[in-house]
Amino acid sequence: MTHTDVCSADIVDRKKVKLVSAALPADAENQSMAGLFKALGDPTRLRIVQALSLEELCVCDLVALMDVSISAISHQLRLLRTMKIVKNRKEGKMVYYSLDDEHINGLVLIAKEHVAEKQK
Amino acid sequence: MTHTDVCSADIVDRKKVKLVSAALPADAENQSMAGLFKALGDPTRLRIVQALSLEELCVCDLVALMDVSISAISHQLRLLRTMKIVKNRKEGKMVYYSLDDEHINGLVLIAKEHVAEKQK
DNA sequence: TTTATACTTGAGCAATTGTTCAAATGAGGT
DNA sequence: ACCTCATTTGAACAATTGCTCAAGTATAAA
Repeated sequence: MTHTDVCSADIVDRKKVKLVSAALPADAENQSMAGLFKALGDPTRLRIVQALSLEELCVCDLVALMDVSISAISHQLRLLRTMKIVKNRKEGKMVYYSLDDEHINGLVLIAKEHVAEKQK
Repeated sequence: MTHTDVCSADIVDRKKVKLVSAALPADAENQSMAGLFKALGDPTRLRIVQALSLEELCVCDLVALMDVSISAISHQLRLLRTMKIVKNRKEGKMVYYSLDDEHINGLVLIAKEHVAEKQK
């Protein structure tokens, strides 16, 4: 233990803590979920995701949409690919990206609502 | 422009790009949404949020649940508070935290589904 | 087989993040 | 008043991030 031990033992509501502890996901699952949120938690990537939720687009189109370098987009696309958020399809020289997941749209929609509501 | 100009102009599907561009949220909104996802994109914070989605808990209880220092939890709680994800209530020496938003649960649920599905 | 185009990749770097430590605040209890 | 306990805060630090630059594939056209 690094910190000065948890509060004086009998103030903490042990029963409550135990119940919650049992209900929480295992570390691996938690890590994965956090990974998904983190992937969406960058303005560039979130914009990419929203664009792809509307249309299948090539890297080139995405660059036109985003005002960052081709390289930067490509790096971000790779991350989104490994997170299984987007998928790609090759056609000649070009690579077309699209969403790989119906869930993502739901996430974006709820986030939009939250933001709209809380800024007031 | 820092990069070598966008692809050869007539290959990009200009109509598609224009439509998508118009449909994408303004920068400020995008930034806020990304902020929300980023807040949930850390294992410690995500665990806090999930715990609070089940029970109102004091900082002390959260520490017992999380295996990081009291200080770390407090720092993270502050971040979650400024993002309007959690709210707090003082009672004597103790501070009780709970979720400040119905949306958050929805986000966590969808993320859980995504992870469960994609790991297969 | 050159040349051009669309994209990817690795290295390097500044900026941001999450943590700990130490000190501060604030509310009760003695 | 003093002490203790629950929590907050600021500074410092290593680790991670997102970008750019330069060099690398890969496909297609000349």
